[in-house]
Amino acid sequence: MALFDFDVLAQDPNTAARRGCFHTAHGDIQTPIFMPVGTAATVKAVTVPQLEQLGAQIILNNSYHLYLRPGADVVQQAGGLHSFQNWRHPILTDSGGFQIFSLAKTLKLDPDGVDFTSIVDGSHHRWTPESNMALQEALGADIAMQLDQCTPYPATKEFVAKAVELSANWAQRCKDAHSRPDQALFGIVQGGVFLDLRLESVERLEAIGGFPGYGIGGYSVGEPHEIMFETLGSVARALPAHKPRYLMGVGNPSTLVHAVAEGVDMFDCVLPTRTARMGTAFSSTGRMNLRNACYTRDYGPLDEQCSCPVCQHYSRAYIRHLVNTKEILGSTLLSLHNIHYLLDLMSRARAAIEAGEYADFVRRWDASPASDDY
RNA sequence: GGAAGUGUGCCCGAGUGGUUAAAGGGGACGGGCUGUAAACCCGUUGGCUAUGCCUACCUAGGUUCGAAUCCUAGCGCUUCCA
Repeated sequence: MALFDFDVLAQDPNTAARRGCFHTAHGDIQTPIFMPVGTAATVKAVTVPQLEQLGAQIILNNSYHLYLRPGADVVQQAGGLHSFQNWRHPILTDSGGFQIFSLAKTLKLDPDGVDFTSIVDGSHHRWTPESNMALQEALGADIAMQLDQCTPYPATKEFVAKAVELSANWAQRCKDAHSRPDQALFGIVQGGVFLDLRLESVERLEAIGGFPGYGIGGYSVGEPHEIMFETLGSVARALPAHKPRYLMGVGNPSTLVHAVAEGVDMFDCVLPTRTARMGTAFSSTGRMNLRNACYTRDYGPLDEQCSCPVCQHYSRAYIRHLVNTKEILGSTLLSLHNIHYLLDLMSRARAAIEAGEYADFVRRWDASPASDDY
């Protein structure tokens, strides 16, 4: 088990789901896995010991936001992201490719790089694939993502084709520039909803010698989920079987369950933590908006079937009160619960794959009230 | 006892003759959130037999084509003077 090896420990007989283990310098990642997002070197409203108690294996940080504040030098001088935020387990940094999509109004893209003005103070900056690799190496995560262009939906095929071309070129340049041996660099598949572009994107990444893992980007950007599943399975199957596949930005419970069946291994999403801060809880009976008046005197736990620390000690009525009065503890408790929900969902998925019963797992999921949340 | 001021929808509060069922907040209620510019954003918030009608800006009268807005009286509250 060498660094960055991906061991496929079990392959489900009836679906493309597989149970894997990815080796990093800060420990192994058991897949399928959900990775909580901690954009600014913090999973918002949650402490590291709390994350560890939940059993989080790996978290995400964001290069763009950390570059702006506090700056890579501050993180580097602290000894890298692990010691800076006191998270001694694996970390993945996103390149900032998503910000090329989400902050498009403040960014200007060209074949060589991207110009942008800081959302913090308006100052001017320029990134290239090379500078982005230097940035991510300075931050020191276990997994770095290539700089890419995430396309929106809807988008014309011409536009997406250009993004595929750009992302492929940048994949090459990132790979050439990347040198840190204890950090894995993942390439990213783009291509929007167009299967031929998706497959071309995969080929381009393979043509330059491949990567220790692959992001599948440009999904969950507004398209109906059925549209994503029309191509997701083909994209996953086109990728090397012995490398982890990371569906970027997806955190809807039902989507996770089905994407695992298509052979996806890793997920990240702000959904559990953002919706938590806004008052929404995932549960075995579907999403629950704790602001709703019906929970005012509901003294039961968020989810009867949940084993998380929050459900052991706090009631819906209490959490509704916290949310309603904008007490910060409400954000914390709901974040803990929602993270636990997805971690536990993936844990059960891993067990089902090991047992060779993932198809049945999906069937049971689809029949459950929790699956209503598409 | 005298003087001045004030009374607006669940609450605070704008409005001092006509596009006012009444600005703006707050609260309440509901919706959204997918590689985080998000402890955020959006909507609803008098009633109804609903492309219209009724009731509404303390109460009762009055002026006016028209009043939450002007006048008179009453009631309540606030401040100041005795």
